[in-house]
Formats: sequence, structure tokens, C-alpha cells
Amino acid sequence: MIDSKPTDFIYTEIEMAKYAKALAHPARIAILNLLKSRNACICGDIVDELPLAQSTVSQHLKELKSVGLIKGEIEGTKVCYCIDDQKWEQVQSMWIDFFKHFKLEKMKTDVQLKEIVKQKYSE
Amino acid sequence: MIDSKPTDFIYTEIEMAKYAKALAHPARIAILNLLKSRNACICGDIVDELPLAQSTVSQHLKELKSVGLIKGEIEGTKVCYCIDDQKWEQVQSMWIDFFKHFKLEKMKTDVQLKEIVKQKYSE
DNA sequence: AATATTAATCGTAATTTTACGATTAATATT
DNA sequence: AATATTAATCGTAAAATTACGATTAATATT
Repeated sequence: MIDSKPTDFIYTEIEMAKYAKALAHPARIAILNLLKSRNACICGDIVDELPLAQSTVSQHLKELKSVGLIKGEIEGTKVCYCIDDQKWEQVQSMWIDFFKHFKLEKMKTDVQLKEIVKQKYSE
Repeated sequence: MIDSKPTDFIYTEIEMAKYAKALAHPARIAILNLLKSRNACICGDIVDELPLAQSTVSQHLKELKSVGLIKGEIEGTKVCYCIDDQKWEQVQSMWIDFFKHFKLEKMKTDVQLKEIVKQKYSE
């Protein structure tokens, strides 16, 4: 037996986990849903819609901002938040790939593989 | 101003966050990638592929199992893990909807909305 | 029967997350 | 200029997560 055990996780694993983590709280899902449906939101409006204190909402906004999923624009004393479209689509295709790849693999094992084997050993 | 502030998060927000949380660690992403590529894995093989102790990997497996994304089958002293296809596809479409919905909304605001307004106030 | 292998669980320490109220900094309003 | 509004930050407490080694329970092997 060889020392197959790695010393670290690979980049994409860390990256995927980072974005999953950003979505791993009901408040942050709720915030994104709000921004999705309203296109843009003043911070105070978000606070009104969540069962949390202003400071806590601010923390959640900070987390979403830190991974780049949202951006905030200062307008006087208010801050208008919206989704960062580019990042959104990047993360979107990341997850689509993550889930889709599995289906292709499965398809290969369950259906295509049988077909491949049949073609290879028939006649 | 009315008391618009809710007292709780809604069900789907909690649900989405639950599955995001399950994916919010490189180890769990790595485990799922392994199971994706190999279709099924003995626990010990997973331990060999991750930079973590056996007990820690076991904890991560437990978490993935607790949300139903994977299932384990005892085979003698070993346990064979694989992805739960049904749950996988359920979570998959959950995320696809979450990300897709945004694009539709955006489309409505940017293009369709303009069209709607034009039709409503023209002549 | 005695020993080895495998994976879950236990106990525990270190870190991170989550939440809140209080404070601060900045801009608006009076 | 004095006051109000808004949202970020600070300080802090409670809870959850992550990691490990040691132990346990179960089945295999000798």
C-alpha cells in the first residue's frame, strides 16, 4: 500500500465549499431571494423582511459581499444592495456542473456502459 | 409603518440552507466527487483520499447521510457508500431553480418590463 | 477461541458562526 | 449648527463546527 493520502484539499473543492457556505444560512438565502425578486434593495428594507436585528443582517450582507455574490452602493445614508450578475452566473454554472457531471457518469454506468460492453464483445 | 418584520424564516429558505450547509466543507465536496466518479466507495478508500483522520471523515459522512445525499451499506466489516440518486436529483433541481429563477426575473425587469410598460401606456 | 480489521462513537479542545445591543461614522433634515 | 437617520463596526456571549486520538462494536481471519 502506497501513501495515497493527500495533505490538502484541491482548489475546486475549497472553492465550491466556499460558495456553499455563503448560502448555508436561511438569512442569506432569504436575502438573495429578496434581491432576486426586487432586483435591488435598500439595506433597511432587508432588515424589515428578516427576523433578525440590524447588526446581524449587516453581518450576513457582509458575508455575501465578501464572496462577491452581492454588491452594495451607497446612496446618501442608505445602501442599495443588488446581486452581482457575473458572479451569480459563475456560481450558477459551477453548481450546475457539479450536479450534472454526476448524471453523465451515472448514465455511463447504467446504460451506456452496458451498450459499450455489448458492442465490444458481440458477434 | 406596519410591523412587517417576520418572526421566522420560511420553510424553503431553511431547506435550501440545510443542503447548502451539507456542501459547505471541502471534505464533503471531495466525498461527493469521489462517489460521483467511482459510483460507490468503501469508507476506508474515502479516508485514504482525504487529508483527514478516520474519525473526522466518519463525521462528514454522517452529515451527508443525515441530509440524505448519500447512503451506506454494511458489507461485513466494511461500509460501502454511494450517492442517493433520488435525493441528488431533488437537491439538483432545487439549486437549478434557485439560480434560474433569478435570470427569469432579470429578464422581466430588463426586457419584458419595458415591453409591458410600453403596451400599457402607448397610444 | 484469539486476533485483526473496519468504521462508528465518545470525549474533548480549538475555532468559527451566529446573534444581540451599543457605539460610531456618515449623510440628511430641521 | 443641532438633530435624525442609516448602516457598519465593536464587544461579547452562546452555540455549532471541526478536528483528533482513544475506545467500542461488529465481523473476518488465523
